[in-house]
Amino acid sequence: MTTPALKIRISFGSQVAMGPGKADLLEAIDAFGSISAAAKQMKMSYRRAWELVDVMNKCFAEPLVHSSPGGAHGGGAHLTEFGRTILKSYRDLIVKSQLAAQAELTKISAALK
Amino acid sequence: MTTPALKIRISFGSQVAMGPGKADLLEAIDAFGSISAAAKQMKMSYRRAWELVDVMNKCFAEPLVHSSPGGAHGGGAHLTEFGRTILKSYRDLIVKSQLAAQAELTKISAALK
DNA sequence: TATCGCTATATTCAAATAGGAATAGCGATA
DNA sequence: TATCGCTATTCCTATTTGAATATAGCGATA
Repeated sequence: MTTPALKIRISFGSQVAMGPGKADLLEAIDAFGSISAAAKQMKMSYRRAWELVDVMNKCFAEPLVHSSPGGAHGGGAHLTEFGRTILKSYRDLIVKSQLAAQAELTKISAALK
Repeated sequence: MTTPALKIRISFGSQVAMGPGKADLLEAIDAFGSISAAAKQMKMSYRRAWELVDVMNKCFAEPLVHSSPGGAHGGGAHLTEFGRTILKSYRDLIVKSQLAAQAELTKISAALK
C-alpha cells in the first residue's frame, strides 16, 4: 500500500458540481479574496481556476462565488453565503463518508501494492 | 436539481484503483466469464476493458481478474477470490458512505439547478 | 491436429482536453 | 482622469485520451 485515498465527487449530468479540487479552490478564494491569487497558490492557471468557478456557478441555483472585474486592486472574488453553505455541506459530507467507510477503506488499502 | 450522484473512487497515486466503472466491469466479467463479453455488454471497446482490468491487476497486490488466452471457447476471464473480496468491500464502502452522507447530499442536491 | 473464440498487443487516427499567451474591460482610488 | 490589478474571453498549440483496426498467440475440444 502506498497512497490510497477516497475521492468523492458530486456529479451533475456530465459535469462535476463539487469535488476535492473545487472545494480546495473555494477555500483558497475565501482565503485570498481573488481567483487569480487562489489559482497561483494552487499552482493552476487563472484560466483553469476561472473555469472551475464557472462550472460551479452554473451547476448550482445561485453562484457560489461572486466576482468583481474592477475596483480597488482590480476587484476580486469572494464566496457568497450560499457558496459558504455548500462548501460546508460538502466538507461535512466528506468527513461523514470517510468515517463510515473507514473499515472498508482500510481493508482495500491493505490489499494495494 | 436534476441528476446529482455521489461518485466515489479509490485513487492510488495517479491511478484509480477502484471506481464505479471498474466495479461494474468486474461484475460483468463475473457474470459473463470473459472480458470481451463484459465489454460488449458495457458498450466499451475490448481494448478499454482490458486496460481497466490491467490497471486494477497492477494496483493491487494480487490480480482481481484471472484470464486464459486459450482453451474452450477461446478461454475467458473470471474474478479471483481476491477480486471478489475487493469488489464486495468496495460495494460495502459505497453503501455505507452514501448512507452516512445522505443528509448532506440531499441538501446539496436541492441547491443544484 | 485443425478449429474456434478469446486474450494480448501494436499502430494509426480522430477527438477531447489542458495549457499558454494575448487582450479587452472594469472600477476604486490616488 | 490615469493607474493598477483582477476578471473575462479568445485563439492557438500541445498533450492526452479514445476508438477502430489489425494481428499474433493460446489451448481445450471435437
